[in-house]
Amino acid sequence: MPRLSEEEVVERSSGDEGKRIGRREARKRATYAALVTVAHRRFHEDGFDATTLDDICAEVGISRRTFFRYFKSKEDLVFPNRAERLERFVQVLTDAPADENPFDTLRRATRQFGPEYMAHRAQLVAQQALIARTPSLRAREAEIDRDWEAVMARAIMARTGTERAAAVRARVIAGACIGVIRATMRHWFTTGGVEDLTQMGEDALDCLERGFALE
Amino acid sequence: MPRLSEEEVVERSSGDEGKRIGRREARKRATYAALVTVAHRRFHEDGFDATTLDDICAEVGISRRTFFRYFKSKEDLVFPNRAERLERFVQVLTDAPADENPFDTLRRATRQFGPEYMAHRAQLVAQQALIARTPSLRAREAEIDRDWEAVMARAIMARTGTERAAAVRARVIAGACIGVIRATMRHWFTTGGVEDLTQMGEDALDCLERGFALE
DNA sequence: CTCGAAGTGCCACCGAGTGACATTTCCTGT
DNA sequence: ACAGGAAATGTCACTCGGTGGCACTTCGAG
Repeated sequence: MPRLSEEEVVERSSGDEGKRIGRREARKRATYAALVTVAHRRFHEDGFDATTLDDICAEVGISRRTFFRYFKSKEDLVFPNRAERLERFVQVLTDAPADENPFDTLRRATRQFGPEYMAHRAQLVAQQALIARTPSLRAREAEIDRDWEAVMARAIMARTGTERAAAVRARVIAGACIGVIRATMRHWFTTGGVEDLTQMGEDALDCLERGFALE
Repeated sequence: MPRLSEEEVVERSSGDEGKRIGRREARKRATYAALVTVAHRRFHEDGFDATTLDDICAEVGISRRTFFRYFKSKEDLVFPNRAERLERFVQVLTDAPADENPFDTLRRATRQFGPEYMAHRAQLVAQQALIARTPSLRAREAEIDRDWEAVMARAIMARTGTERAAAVRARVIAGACIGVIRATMRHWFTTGGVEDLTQMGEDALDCLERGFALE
């Protein structure tokens, strides 16, 4: 018996460029989406810690054992597209011209991601409120920041080389960038996402590049 | 029966300015110290996750329930003096003259903490290796960084005011500072702690203040 | 239509962490 | 010195996230 409304299965072996989605794959995606949807609702209603995996699994209609074949941990429910977002960021970095300085590259990233965030501001603000009040989610977010910092440092080194001085400089720049970006986003979130995130991001990068010393 | 070699109890009501340590307090401190010592040894021998709280408690001679009256979590065993270190940092911040700029304040902090770190370099490098390979410890470390960033932002705001622009700037500067400090320390750790940490810290702060743009 | 594999459920288990309550241990006031 | 009481500890039972093993169902390919 189907646990959820089964969606139409794309006719198999029909279109040449069709996705060739069978029942199995469709069911998996439906389960994945249901997990994310149900979890987000209950997290926001009852809180992250107060919501049990058994609760979520019962509502979705799967066993807890099966849940862990979709997500490696409870926290991962809150950051579903983590890998994709990182991948897009890496793309921005690798697509950058070889002579572009790191701050300009990040400005381009800001102009790409900023508007997207502002478009989903309500959802993101709520999401961030949940993260901010849940220690284990803050920890997960920090881990994500570390990933971004690492790929950024690697990207800089790809241009400046990996000798001692250059490596230190690359890591320090990456740390500073992630630091100001995270601080900017936290401020944007806590003020309800009403300000211009793109502008704030570019301002922060300006400060980094030109120094905070200007009077 | 004593669980561990009981140390000499300071004669009660002896010296006027004696610490007035009774058996109870002495025993508590001995237990606390034993927990830290035993835990660190086993963490480094067997790894953090492979070491069970039951293992540690058995060796120290207490129940697991009692352990949680000394530490709020297993991770806290690795950061025993977290509160004290933060407190000292706050002191550096609050002791700063009202007209000192944030970077000079941090330079003073660097000159205070840097040499201490270099004095214990072997221990700290081993410690950091453990943290680096243990996700839950990395998470805890990130949380500590957040604390430092928060007190720094607050300290800056105490001087610049809390109006929108000043608040953003304070948070961004704090984020950048923690970012470069963390990056610097990670580099110092991964290179075995042989370089001059104080110098590297001051260099990083110079970059922040004057900007990374200099050719 | 059949065979194999992917997906799932069930069960037992582990380890971290908590609440309740009894028991021991030490400090303090007389 | 001794009694009363508070602090510290132990015991037990429990919750919840997470994992390993194995049987079973379901789907897809030939």
